[in-house]
Amino acid sequence: MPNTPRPPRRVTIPDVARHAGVGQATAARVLGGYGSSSAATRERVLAAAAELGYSTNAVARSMISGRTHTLGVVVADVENAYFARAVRGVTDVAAKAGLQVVLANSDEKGDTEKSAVQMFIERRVDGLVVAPAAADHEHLDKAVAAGIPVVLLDRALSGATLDTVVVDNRGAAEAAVSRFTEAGHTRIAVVTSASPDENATQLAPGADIWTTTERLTGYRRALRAAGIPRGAELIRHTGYDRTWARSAVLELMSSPDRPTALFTTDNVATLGALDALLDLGARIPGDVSVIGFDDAEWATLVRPRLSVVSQPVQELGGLAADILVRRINGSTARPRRHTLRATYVSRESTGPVPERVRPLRFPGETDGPASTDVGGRDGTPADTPRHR
Amino acid sequence: MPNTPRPPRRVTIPDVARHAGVGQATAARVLGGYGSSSAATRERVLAAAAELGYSTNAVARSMISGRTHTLGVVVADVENAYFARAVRGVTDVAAKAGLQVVLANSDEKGDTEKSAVQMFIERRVDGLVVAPAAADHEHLDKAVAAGIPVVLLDRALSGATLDTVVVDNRGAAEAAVSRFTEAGHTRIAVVTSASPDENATQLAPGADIWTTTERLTGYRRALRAAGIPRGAELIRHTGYDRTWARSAVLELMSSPDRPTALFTTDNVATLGALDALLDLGARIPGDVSVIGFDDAEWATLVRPRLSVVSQPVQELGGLAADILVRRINGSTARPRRHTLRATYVSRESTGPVPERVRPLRFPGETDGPASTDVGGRDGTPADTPRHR
DNA sequence: GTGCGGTTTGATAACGTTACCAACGAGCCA
DNA sequence: TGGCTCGTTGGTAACGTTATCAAACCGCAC
Repeated sequence: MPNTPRPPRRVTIPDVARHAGVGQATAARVLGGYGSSSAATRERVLAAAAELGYSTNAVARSMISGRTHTLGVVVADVENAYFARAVRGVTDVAAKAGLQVVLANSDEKGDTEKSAVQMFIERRVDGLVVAPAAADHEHLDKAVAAGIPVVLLDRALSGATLDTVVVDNRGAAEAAVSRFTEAGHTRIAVVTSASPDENATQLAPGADIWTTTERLTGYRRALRAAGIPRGAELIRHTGYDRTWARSAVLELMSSPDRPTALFTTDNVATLGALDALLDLGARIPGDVSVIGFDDAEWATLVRPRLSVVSQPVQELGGLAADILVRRINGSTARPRRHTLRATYVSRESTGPVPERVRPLRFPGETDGPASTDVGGRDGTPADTPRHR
Repeated sequence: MPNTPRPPRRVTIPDVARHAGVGQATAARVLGGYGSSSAATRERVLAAAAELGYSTNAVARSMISGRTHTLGVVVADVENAYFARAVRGVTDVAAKAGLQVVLANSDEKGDTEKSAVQMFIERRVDGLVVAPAAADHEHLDKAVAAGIPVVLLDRALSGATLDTVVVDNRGAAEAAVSRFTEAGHTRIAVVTSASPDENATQLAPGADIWTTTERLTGYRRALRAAGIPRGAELIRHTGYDRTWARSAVLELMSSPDRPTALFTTDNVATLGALDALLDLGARIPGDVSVIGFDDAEWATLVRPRLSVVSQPVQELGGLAADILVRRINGSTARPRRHTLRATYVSRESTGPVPERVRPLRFPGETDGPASTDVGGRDGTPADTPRHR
């Protein structure tokens, strides 16, 4: 690194002590708020400190105390509303406990996550919240071995004995899809943002994003419970891009026996799916019933308002931070999984099976990875937000 | 703090040195990657380090180097999509420069911001990005005096000689509203999320959120340029809550000479306004033309797609981080304001002045701070996101 | 065998705080 | 007066790294 000038020398405890005419240790006790000191000296020291403009050096303090009063947080992407909320939840609880939060984005890349965790270990954070993207947990175990408690957020990791804070993804998905089956739907499609690992039935957590797998399992269960045969499963895996989900839905809806109900397992998929349905002029729920995962701020903006599975995202983050605070304070309870409830929020996007299949207005092209402009709009967002 | 056990002792350089049979200084040079050392000893030390599981103590390093490789970021609320994006922009550039980001939310409270900045000073962050909520800048000057460069994000602060990264709010707002006037609109309303400081014409930055004031000024200019009299200004200040904006729009639209065009100066206002218009069954742009500020992910989801003023939010954050990196590396350039361009994105929510005033379907109540349920929906989001 | 550049090496002193401990004085009781 | 306790005080040793500097070493020319 060329030319990195050191910051200017700052006022230290010895300076204040000299100026106050007391010993270093005394000044240190007053300024550090520990030990005992007489009211008189306390006043003298404080006055000297104010006069000189002293401010504690937290680095030096951390050096000796071994505590940095810092939490490391690794999420896929703060820009994603889900993680933003979770981070907020962590930050609020952390702040109350006098901890600050260092943020790192993994972009779903295991290597990025690992190097972030490594940095956090070196920085001696007091605790770590991770929404794991990496399939293994060696790096996390290393952190634990180094005395840093780790809490997994949003996703579990098989084989790891770590505190984990998740929602009942499987149950929530099953409950949601059951609404469809109870209303008589049999052609129920699901659109999910994940890599297309088709044999995810195996439920190999860590092999893919855990939540997705769980939600798919819930979907499958609901179908099975309704006596719908395996062959009737309509699953579309799309990448972490809204336009992919859009294409997937356009393709699904162009089928002669198109689905009458649609379940999307994350924000991005929901966004793309709705985009497609609206362009097709599909009536919701007249032509298709829709349930999305996660209660985005726009879920109540679209008409009809979207029925969703709502997660207590902020609480999830808060709980994670809470567990860390407890562990930092010495709790040695056995790590366990905390499963919060995700609730189904009924709005207006679900209804009975349509009596007949109404033709939709298809634009020129109907499928393929690249979406075609439907015309009329000359502005599209420059950046497409990532998954969930 | 009761019962806060210290973390376990970790492997240090002396440990590695002993194990490798070399002097501390030598081991330190190898592990720290500075000074010179023979290939043989380097190998020995590295092997010993690996064997013992040594990892650098960044705190100790910071202690002596005076650098923490950390950036402090204070925004109003990460949960807000705008700030989330900005933070992402900061984080990305910071990461490339080997810096980590510590996050703090001010919730638009000056005191919260100040204590966060104070903590950052004590922690000896290398730089500070602040979206100021406090009207004064004493605390920021203190940071600068302590050798910590500060960059203001999103909002300027009068009288502060600090690097500032903003968009041309006034110009962008004026350009947007001009679309309305050019199309012949004369009854143009603006809904803004800010405290109702009516004489904001004075342009006292810091007295309120700067961006809002600027955008209102742009609105006023556009009206004036079109020869629309002062008295025809239709400004509604609402709190940082979507339902407030909704009520404001319901009230606006219930007027006999209701507006034919609507400009919202932030995300939350846009969300509330659209909610109201949709409930009223208002045709967009048939009955009202709408332009919003900030290109939210749902702007292209609603039909018609929403025309907006789009800010390069991520670049804003990136630029802020970039400036900091430069200053950390010794740049002493005079602090200046960097104004990025916000662009108008034309979609389908704007049109000509309607020929006649079509009656709207009003629900029972039309105004008042508390919004009434329009019925039919049994689920509303538990949390209403905050401003912008 | 001696002298001389250069690299490599290792003691030791920072950095600014807290932890530890011995010393001091006041107050009290025997 | 001696002895004890207790609040207060200040010197000094940590913490784990980097910075400094002198000593040791090497090869090579004289």
